[in-house]
Amino acid sequence: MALEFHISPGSSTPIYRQIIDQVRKGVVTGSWSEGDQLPSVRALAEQLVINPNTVAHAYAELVRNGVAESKPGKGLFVTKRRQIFSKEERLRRLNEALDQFLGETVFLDFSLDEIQAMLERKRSKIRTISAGKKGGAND
Amino acid sequence: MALEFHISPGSSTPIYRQIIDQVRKGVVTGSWSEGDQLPSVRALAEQLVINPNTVAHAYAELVRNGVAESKPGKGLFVTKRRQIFSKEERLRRLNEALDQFLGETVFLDFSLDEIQAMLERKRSKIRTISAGKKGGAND
Amino acid sequence: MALEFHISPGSSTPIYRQIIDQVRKGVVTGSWSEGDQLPSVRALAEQLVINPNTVAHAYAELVRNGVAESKPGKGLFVTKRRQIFSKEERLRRLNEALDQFLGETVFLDFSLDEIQAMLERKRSKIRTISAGKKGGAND
Amino acid sequence: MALEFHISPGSSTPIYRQIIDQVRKGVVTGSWSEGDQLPSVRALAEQLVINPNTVAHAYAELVRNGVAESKPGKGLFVTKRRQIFSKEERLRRLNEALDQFLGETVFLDFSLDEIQAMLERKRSKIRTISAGKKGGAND
DNA sequence: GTGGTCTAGACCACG
DNA sequence: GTGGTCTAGACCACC
Repeated sequence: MALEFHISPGSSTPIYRQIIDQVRKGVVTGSWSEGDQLPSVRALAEQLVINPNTVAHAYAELVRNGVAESKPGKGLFVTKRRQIFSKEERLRRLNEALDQFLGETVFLDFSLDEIQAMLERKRSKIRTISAGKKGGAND
Repeated sequence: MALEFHISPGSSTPIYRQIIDQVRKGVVTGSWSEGDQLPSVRALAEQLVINPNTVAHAYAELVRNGVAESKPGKGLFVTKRRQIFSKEERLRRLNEALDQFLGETVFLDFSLDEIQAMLERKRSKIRTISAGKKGGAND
Repeated sequence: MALEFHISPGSSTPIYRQIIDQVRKGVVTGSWSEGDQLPSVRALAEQLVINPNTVAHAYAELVRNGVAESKPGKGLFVTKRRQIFSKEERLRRLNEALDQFLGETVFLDFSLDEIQAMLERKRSKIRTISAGKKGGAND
Repeated sequence: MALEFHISPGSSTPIYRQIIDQVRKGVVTGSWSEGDQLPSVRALAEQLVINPNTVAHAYAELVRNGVAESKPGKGLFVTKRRQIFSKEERLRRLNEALDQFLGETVFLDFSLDEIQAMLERKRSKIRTISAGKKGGAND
């Protein structure tokens, strides 16, 4: 299972919060399963090009909240999860997110092509990161 | 031009923002044209069963953003469409909206193709009318 | 950076607008720089002896206009200066402001030279710092 | 002297303001001279097909500003301009108008030259109108 | 503690 | 009747 992360460093929501939210969501949706190992603090920090402290901060809270647990000397692992989203639920959420996205951007006068190009570019970055390459994860 | 307003009071997006988005969408798609009068603050508040101040809040932002214009004592009217934001700002906003969208959907495990197909379908429903003088986005 | 706020409650310009203008002026003149924290909503409201909502109203518009940014739970901070408006929009606003100014002063019988001299004197006091990347106005 | 009024009921500037501005402009440009009588409230309201209250409102402000004066039982007459405000009062008003103007435009990133050029252009239009009269009241 | 949103109700300016 | 502003007080999310 590819562990995909996407953060926006420029956002007003703290980076560590973005990490937490994505891990939580990944667990809830079944993208990540019980027992899956999270990337190491240093690895993830390197991938996202952020401070390891930020990752550590996020991981600490995940442990505090019981989403993950630390096996000393081995790493961080996802704890028993509660529920997974059905196909319908996932579609509903995608639909909702798209509606919100369009609502915020229609008046910006971008063409569908421009938007799709930008979306593709961003997605390709995510793929690059989750493919495990170490060199090319630049922004 | 009577146009239906719909709000979801339980949504995470504030009510006043939902109103704004609907008006902007209506303007972009041509449901509302220059000179059309928006429903009065009190009327819309009554219709949506919300506080008039919430509607006023939304209307004030529409005026600030150049979407509508107030004729004192008469009401709010849709203005001639124009793009008030610089190219840079528009790109920044698109970028931000895309980041948020991705943050909320990466964990849903949809492929780029699936998302783009859905995006295309939604866009085709709202035939976008550009604000640019020559049919293109201006700055 | 402590910066004094002054409002005239009796003025025709709304209080929240006076706050906005003072912050913007402070940013333009360099009294406030990127990253500086604005006084809290409640603190400023107490200082000016006005309702916190009025301050919140002003702050919300500063955020919408990209002058400040909210860090959840921490406060409001001045953002990196940028020009969000298109050249067209900025000209439109300048034109509007000039019309209003002339409407209020033509009957005062000042010569163009007198007015320009006074304008120059005032401008020189607030050494304007451009938001443009290359020192000029951008769009 | 034909006292012609033109108002645009559809404009976003209030009708009473349009009336005030036209009288002021008329006085400044010499279209109206000291001692000229303004149309009665009821006559003007009838002519413009607007509410008499609106005209009364405008006239009241003209009197407050010293542009016109009421001779009870006779009507409203254009005052002698020069004796309206003291030098100090005129300076105070100019100062205030300039402050408001700068507050609204500093963040637009226009240079002093650009502003002064635009100001000059606008003023020259006024001069063109008032030319041919007994010269030199302004500029 | 911070800001963000919403409700309730008031007063003003304008027509 | 219209919108614009302000006050008062409430609840929320986030830190």
